[in-house]
Amino acid sequence: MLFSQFFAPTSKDIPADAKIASHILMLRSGMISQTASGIYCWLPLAVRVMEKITKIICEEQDRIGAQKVYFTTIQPADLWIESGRYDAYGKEMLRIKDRKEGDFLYSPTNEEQATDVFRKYVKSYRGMPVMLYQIHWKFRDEIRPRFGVMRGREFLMKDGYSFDINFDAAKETYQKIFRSYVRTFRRLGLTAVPVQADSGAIGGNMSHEFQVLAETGESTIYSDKRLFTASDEELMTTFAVTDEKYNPKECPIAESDLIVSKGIEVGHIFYFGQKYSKPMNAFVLNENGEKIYPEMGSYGIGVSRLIGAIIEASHDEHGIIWPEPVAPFDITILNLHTKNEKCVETARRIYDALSSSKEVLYDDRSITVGEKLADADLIGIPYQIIIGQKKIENGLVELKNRKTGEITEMSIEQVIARFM
RNA sequence: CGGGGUGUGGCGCAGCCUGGUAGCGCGCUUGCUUUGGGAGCAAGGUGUCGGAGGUUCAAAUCCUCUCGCCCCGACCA
Repeated sequence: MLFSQFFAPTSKDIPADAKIASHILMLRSGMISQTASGIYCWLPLAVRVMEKITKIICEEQDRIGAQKVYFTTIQPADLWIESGRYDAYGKEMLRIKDRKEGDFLYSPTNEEQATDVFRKYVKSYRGMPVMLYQIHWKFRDEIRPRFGVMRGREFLMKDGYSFDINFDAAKETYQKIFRSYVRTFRRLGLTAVPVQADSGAIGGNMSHEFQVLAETGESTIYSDKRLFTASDEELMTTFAVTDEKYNPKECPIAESDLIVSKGIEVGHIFYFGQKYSKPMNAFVLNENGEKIYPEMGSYGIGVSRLIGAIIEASHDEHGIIWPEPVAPFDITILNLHTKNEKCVETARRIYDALSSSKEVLYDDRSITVGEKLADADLIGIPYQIIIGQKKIENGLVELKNRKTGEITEMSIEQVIARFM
């Protein structure tokens, strides 16, 4: 991709509205554009990151047998009246009427719909278990949207729903999802701490949040220092709780091991049994021909919020530092001297060589050197190949590691070989 | 929803108190000169002063109503 043709409106100006690093950097790097409070347009750079994240999530969902669907963003109110949540959900739910004055809503979550799809088609225990997920837009009319995409009203979320024949099977599913989440966040380049949590409006009694530890987090996490050296299996036992659940007298964490920190909630998993299957009359017949109400759970990952969380966890005073798995491009080539034929020729040659196997952003713009270097640091692509007229006279280019800042001089052949 | 702010060119702001031809910086356009950390010179374009009423000879400025946005708190992926 040529930067001159890439729609990434970067800016050195700090927008007055943005207060935290991720919000400022997303605006400055041209990733998002606010259209209303808590509602953002997602520009190409952000979309590339989003697609990297969703790809990893899909692969991990697939691995545990969850199947991708698309539920709808608009749902009829009837489903929610049936589950009893239409009134319970309150003003957070955006309610709409169609032309016939019918009551609809913009999905804040899809438990009812998942249950509805299940009950229509699954009539026997033989058709179970079922695990469906989607990655789709949600709307929650938050009392106070803030922190850019971290608490938006419209947001992209991966939400999964499981249906099991009995409690033991549901518990097994829950644990499978738990492990899958640990793995998913790790692949995204994040340390996400699983904490025992309240299950909120969705209800139930087996629930974990996954929190990325960051100064700007909205939750307070009380964790055991042993958490950070625990194995995946050990993580299942409680090492951390949120402030709602923290009670010094009952807490399983010894005071001497206690670490208090702020966290950004990027995932939340629930087991809630028959909370929806019963009122919505979603049942199957077991091997004795008896009615069984499935044991359900739901499992969320805040995809758009993750982008903000990753930036909170990985940036410096110059800009974003993308973890390689989610970076919008693998490599950026900076031609510092666009009027120097040798530089142009070299940049082009490296670009052509690497583009076959890597995602490369070639900054071919005729702008000043400072601007070009500053933009590259701001956008935060992991590797910068810098081509300047002095070095190229000796056949050398520079490879800069965005994270460490380390710059290595090498020949054109070497830099190509480095990434092949 | 309570408390506090704010709305003036694409962005950041001044002007408002004390009414009198709407201004600055950045960005943008053109040309020349530059080119290793957001350049220099010159020329140029950019506004219903958030909206609606009102007061006045005259309103960005005063009054009333209204809408948007931001920050602090209680809820949530």
